[in-house]
Amino acid sequence: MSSPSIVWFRDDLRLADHPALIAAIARKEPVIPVFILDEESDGIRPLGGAVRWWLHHSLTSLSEQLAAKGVPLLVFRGPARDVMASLAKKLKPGAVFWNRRYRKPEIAVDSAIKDDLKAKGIAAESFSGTLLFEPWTVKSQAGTPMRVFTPFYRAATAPGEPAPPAPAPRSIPGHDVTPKAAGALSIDKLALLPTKPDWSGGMRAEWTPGEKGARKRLDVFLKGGLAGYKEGRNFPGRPSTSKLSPHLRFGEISARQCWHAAGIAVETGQSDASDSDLAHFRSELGWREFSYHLLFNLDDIARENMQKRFDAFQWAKNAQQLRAWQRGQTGYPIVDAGMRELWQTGWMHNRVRMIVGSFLVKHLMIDWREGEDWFWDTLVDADMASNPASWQWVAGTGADAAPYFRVFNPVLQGEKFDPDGAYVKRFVPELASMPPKYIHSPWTAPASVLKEAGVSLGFDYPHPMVDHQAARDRALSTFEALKGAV
DNA sequence: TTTTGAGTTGTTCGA
DNA sequence: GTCGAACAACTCAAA
Repeated sequence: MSSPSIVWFRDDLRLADHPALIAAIARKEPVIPVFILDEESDGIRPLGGAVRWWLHHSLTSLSEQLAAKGVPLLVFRGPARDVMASLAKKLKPGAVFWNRRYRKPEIAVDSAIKDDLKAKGIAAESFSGTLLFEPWTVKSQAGTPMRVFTPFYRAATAPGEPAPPAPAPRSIPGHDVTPKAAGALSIDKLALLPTKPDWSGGMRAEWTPGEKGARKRLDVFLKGGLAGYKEGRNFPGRPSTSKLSPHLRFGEISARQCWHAAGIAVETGQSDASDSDLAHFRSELGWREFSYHLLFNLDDIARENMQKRFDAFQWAKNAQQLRAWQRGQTGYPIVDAGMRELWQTGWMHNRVRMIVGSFLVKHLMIDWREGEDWFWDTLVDADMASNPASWQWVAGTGADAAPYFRVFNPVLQGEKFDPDGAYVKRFVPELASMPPKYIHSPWTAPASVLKEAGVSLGFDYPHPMVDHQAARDRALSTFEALKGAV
């Protein structure tokens, strides 16, 4: 009589470097891979639209990989604790393994399930599959969680390199459970894809969800983008960023794999990236770690200001301005290009995220949570750690945040980091014929230039919705009032 | 316990 | 056009 091992897949939709899967295989009993779409447990945040689209394709990819190895994926929907209780009854597993999550409500669900299983005599164990450094292992000398990135990163990396990734298993002990017998659903039944309307065309063109697509994206980056990464990553018109974020979000590739593959590419000369390029790429992984560190150690980083003095701050309520920002109709080309890139492709270049974030919070003085919500719904890489932590950073409400007087000037940022306007032209086609000199501030162009470019301001493309200087002054004087407040 | 040094990503102003 | 200073203290982390 066999006692199968359930591997509960969550944000780790891959076969390589998957500690829970490795542990299950080591038991030498049939392995039953399971996925549960849980949008009902206490405190669980429903997934955004773009992430649901990605999840559908990523699950499909994982399901095909597993089926090819003779271990079909079983898919369920509902509160994870109930689903797991029912599986324990039906499948009589000897063990249930998973890789950890780090947000409090998810931890509570996982702990309750662990207790349930152990009470039934079923082994339950969790592993480190998502992060380079488990959050509780990085502490100040006083034993407290770190709140500033640089000391955090120094302390995290001081003991040495993160653990090396494990290879994908050659084979997995098969199971003979039919989806029907287990009460499992087809992936289609999860209804993750958009229907009316189907807005996913731009995403299909841009992305290949799944472990294979993730590995390919990493290889392309290591061959091309890593050399010169330190500088190139600032220019949204260049293909210099890794674009690994959604793959990391779903764990189609692990941070350990990225960290080590980059090191190997440099050592072996596959990439002629400098030490500093490599260090910068790795420190971006470090920022992801830091966000998870904050997620783990603080209460609700998606809703609560890390700096409590912002709790009394009066954010502007302006649905019309919020909508103009969301739709890329602010009249500032670099902002609009970013918001439209997001809408079309489900992703936005990192520097442009800072520019549009600063614009929402400082120029419009709209609550950072509105921006976080919008990104949550539209980004394919939206996760529970990086998205809120980065919004709090740009808003100045974070523990280790940009100072209030740092207000990005959308014209200067455009001129500096998109000097030829290639990025703006790609996503704001109505400005495609504007000369570079005026493309980031079309309202300053002489009438003849506008006419030549076929742009009639207020008709083809909006006037700036706010004046930069006035908005900056307002932000500085308003935020200044918070000085010294607790 | 106290002191010291430092903190992702910027902008503006005046010399 | 270029360059350095001011913008504001405050908190964190380590010595």
